[in-house]
Amino acid sequence: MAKIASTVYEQIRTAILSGELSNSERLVEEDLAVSLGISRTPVREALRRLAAEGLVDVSPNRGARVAEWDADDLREIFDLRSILESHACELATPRASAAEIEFLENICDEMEALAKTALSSEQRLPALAAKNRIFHGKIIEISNSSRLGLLIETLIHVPIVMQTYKVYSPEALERSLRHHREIVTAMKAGDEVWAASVMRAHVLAAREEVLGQNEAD
Amino acid sequence: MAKIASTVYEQIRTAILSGELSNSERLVEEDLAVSLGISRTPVREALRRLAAEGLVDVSPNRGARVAEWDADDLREIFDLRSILESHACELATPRASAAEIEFLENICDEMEALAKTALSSEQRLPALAAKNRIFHGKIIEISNSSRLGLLIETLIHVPIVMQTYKVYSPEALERSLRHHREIVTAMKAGDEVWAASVMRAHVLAAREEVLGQNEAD
DNA sequence: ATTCCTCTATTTGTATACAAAGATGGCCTG
DNA sequence: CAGGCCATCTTTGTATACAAATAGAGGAAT
Repeated sequence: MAKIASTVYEQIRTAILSGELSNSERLVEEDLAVSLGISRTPVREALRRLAAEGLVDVSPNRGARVAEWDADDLREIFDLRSILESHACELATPRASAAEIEFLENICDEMEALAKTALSSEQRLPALAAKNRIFHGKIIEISNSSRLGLLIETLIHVPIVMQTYKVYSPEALERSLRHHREIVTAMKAGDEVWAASVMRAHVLAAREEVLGQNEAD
Repeated sequence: MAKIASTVYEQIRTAILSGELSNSERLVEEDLAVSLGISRTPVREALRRLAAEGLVDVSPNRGARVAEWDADDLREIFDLRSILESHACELATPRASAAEIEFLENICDEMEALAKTALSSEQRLPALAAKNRIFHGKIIEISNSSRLGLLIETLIHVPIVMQTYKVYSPEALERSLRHHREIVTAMKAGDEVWAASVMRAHVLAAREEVLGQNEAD
């Protein structure tokens, strides 16, 4: 158990992303420390790290709170994601090997199979969301731009983005899967403009789903 | 003097960006602490913060070093900058007020005047670089997308990017200033596609200048 | 009753002490 | 003499102690 700070970082991060820690909830160093049975030092380090990633807001001498996002933030995030992820597609298309294309096709197969099962939403949505992340992550990996990956990662470090699929209508889900399939087809054809365009549409469509749902709250 | 950690963060950051701390130089917490007359705690916090921004690399139990960048990193950084800053232009164009356009025009005037002075390079280049940052920063500000600003900021937190003008040839400098002027003209005309395109060209041109210079080393 | 002030309690910021992990150098063995 | 192993020394990671700042409650003045 090398680094307590990393462990507690993961714990708090997971708690925030899963929604376990509610919006703008205060994060008192001492409380977190005693509840985890450690000292304030690693807790503090974890909180500063989360702050750097934008998951918590910290004000001087006033401590840390879970960050909050409004509709404008979400609009901005999906807007930037649409640009960066489509760029990733553009970079990835000429680089993708046959094996990588096959990997992406397999994920498409698996997601489509999952979507058709009789499982309840509570069961299949987390699985779909996980595979979705793998799909997008793989394209970024193929793009071979580490900084691009980091930028996108900081953008999706937001609860509602991580849980996009939870708010999807059946039609939106189906469209999303068709987008994935089309992206792979375009990449296979070596057409980076096509691939990038579909990816952009894919993310912008997600934005509308999420925003529509959010405003209905 | 509210927060020592912030102060030392600024100091180390400035030292790195100015090139005062050389490449992959080791940053020992204790040494920094005694040389600044403080304890390790705020030094540690500053180093972690710099690590989050990518200015230093820290390995577990092995401490922090000044980060290093190769030609591929620079290519990636300017590539992403070209996308993000042109997007900022696109967003800013329909939002820019007459006063903001005038502000940008004034910077163009000032930079052109600076370029024409008989001052030595050592004197006018820092001034040009500063005004250049203000120009780009203003457009990002007008774009009104805080996250976009943050993403771009993390990208340009790199010594060589901050010092781009130092490697410019006279022709490149003149082209750069013409780009600025054209960007403002396009924004004034309300043509966001034009503005974004010039900005993209502007950053990609800078990339070639910097990379060419760097490979000559 | 409301507003402002002060005092206290809570919480963050910094320093110091201690524990654990890595690096270094010398010594022993082959 | 070369190579590997052990001891030691340096450096990082965590805990605790103390100082400074803020928030909140309660009381006094208007």
